[in-house]
Order: sequence, then structure tokens, then C-alpha cells
Amino acid sequence: MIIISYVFDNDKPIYLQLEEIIKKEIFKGELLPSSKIPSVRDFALKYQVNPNTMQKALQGLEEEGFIYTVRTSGKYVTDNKEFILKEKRLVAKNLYQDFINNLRSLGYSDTDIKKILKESEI
Amino acid sequence: MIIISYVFDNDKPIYLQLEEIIKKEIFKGELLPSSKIPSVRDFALKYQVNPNTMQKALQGLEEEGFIYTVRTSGKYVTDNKEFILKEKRLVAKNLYQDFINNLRSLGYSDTDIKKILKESEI
DNA sequence: ATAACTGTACTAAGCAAGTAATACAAAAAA
DNA sequence: TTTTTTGTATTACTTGCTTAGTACAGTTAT
Repeated sequence: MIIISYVFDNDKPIYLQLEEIIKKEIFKGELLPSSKIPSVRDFALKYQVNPNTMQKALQGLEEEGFIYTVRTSGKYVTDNKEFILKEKRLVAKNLYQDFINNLRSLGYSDTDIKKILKESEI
Repeated sequence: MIIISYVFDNDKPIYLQLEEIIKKEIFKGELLPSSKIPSVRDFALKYQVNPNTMQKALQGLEEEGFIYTVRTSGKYVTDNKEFILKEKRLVAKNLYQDFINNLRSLGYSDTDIKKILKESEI
């Protein structure tokens, strides 16, 4: 059992942070489609959280369609690769839009923003 | 007295959201350097929050250097225009870095990111 | 002088959300 | 058949934010 010593942000509920972390594992292919994920208790142990907290996170992921449950057997990553890819792209798109909107709310014009993006080296 | 019917996000403390809102008013020049801002009670009324909540927000802004207090007279926006501009740029820079880091955490490579930025129209 | 307005401090109460502990039900494994 | 493992439900605790009320001190306006 690998224990992940993850530092959680105090500003957000842990279960939401867990959702994001696990979702990223799916996006990155660290959790493969159709594969069985660790049990609620094992997963909780791995991330050093309460099993209920982990369950809440996994319920969220199930409602979103990333995982499904076979009762008394376990939880599995969806086999819908297309869905995973689309979600990943959607998240990226939303990150971009939020970024742009935030710059605008600071008072930057679209011309300013284009300039900022052009001059930026990653 | 203009009442702002602002919808606060339940995920974050109201006083922090107020700090961001007022900070943006300063960045945008809606609150000018050296100008007097509404009293704690008036400001609270304007945003429909408890005076204590508003005071907490204004205290935060004072600690950051955006406003200063003249006791029994009122609170004023800093006259340091240079500071305001630098802070605005810092916020923008951090937004950019967070954006890039988030894309990376989704599994996008730097090459992917460059492509995304290049193909994006605002 | 008096009243009104400024920021500030303090206490208490209540509420909501997150977390934790425990117990239950069903299937699989031994 | 018994034990273990799975997900799930319920209940209680804790924490932090918001709200509310009150009070004080100093300046400004009347």
C-alpha cells in the first residue's frame, strides 16, 4: 500500500480536492478505463483521510460519470474513453475562460490580454 | 446610497470575497488613490453584509497596504499608485502561472499548452 | 456644548458544513 | 459455514463563519 502524503488546502473541502486529484489520475491515465480502483477504505488510507470523506469524493465522481459501482464488488473507472477525453478538454477550456475572465475583471482589455499571452514564455 | 445586490459564493468566506471585489475596484480606478471610501457601516449597507464582516474585509485590505485608516475620520485608498499597479500585475502573473500549472496537472505537455494558447481566440 | 459620525473592540449565540466513529447489509473468499 | 471485504447509512462532534448586540473614544458638524 502506497501512502500519499498529500497536503490539502484548508480553503476547500477535502472531499472536493480528492475529487480533483482522482479525476486527474484518470485524465493522466494513472487510473485506466474499466480498471478497478482501491476500496473506499484503502483509498482513504492511501490519502490519509477518513473513509467517509473518501466516500463522499467517490460519490461525486460517480455522479459525474467518471466511475461506477458494483455493490459489494467495488468501484471501477468508466470504460467510456471518449467521455474522459471530452471532460479533460472541457476542464482545460474552462480553465482558459476563467483565466481570461479574471484578467478582464482586473481591468485588462482584450488587447492587453492578447499582448500578455503573446509575450509570455511558458 | 447605491445598494449592490451582489451574489456571494458560498464556497468562500464573504469577507474574502469583499476583499477581492474592493481590490478590483481599486485596480480598475473605480476607487481612486487617496480618495475616501465609504464608512464601514455605509459600505456594509451597500453590499448588504454585516458591518463586522465588512470591517474584517477592510482590515485585510489595510494589512495588504491597499487602504489606510485615519481614526475617527475614515478610511482612504493608498496614494501609492506604483504599489497598486505592481499588485495588479502580480495578480495577473499569478493567474497566468496557476493557469499553466493547472493545465500541466491535467497531463498537458508544454508543447500542448503552447498549441492551445496559439489557437485560442479570446 | 451637544449631537452625529467615525473606527474599533468585545462577547455571545447560532448555524452550516466537514469530519469522524460506528454499525449494517450483502457478496465473495476461505 | 465462517470470515473477510465490499459499499452504505446514521449519528454525533468540531470548527469556523456570520450575525447580533453593545460599548467606547475621538473628531466633526450643528
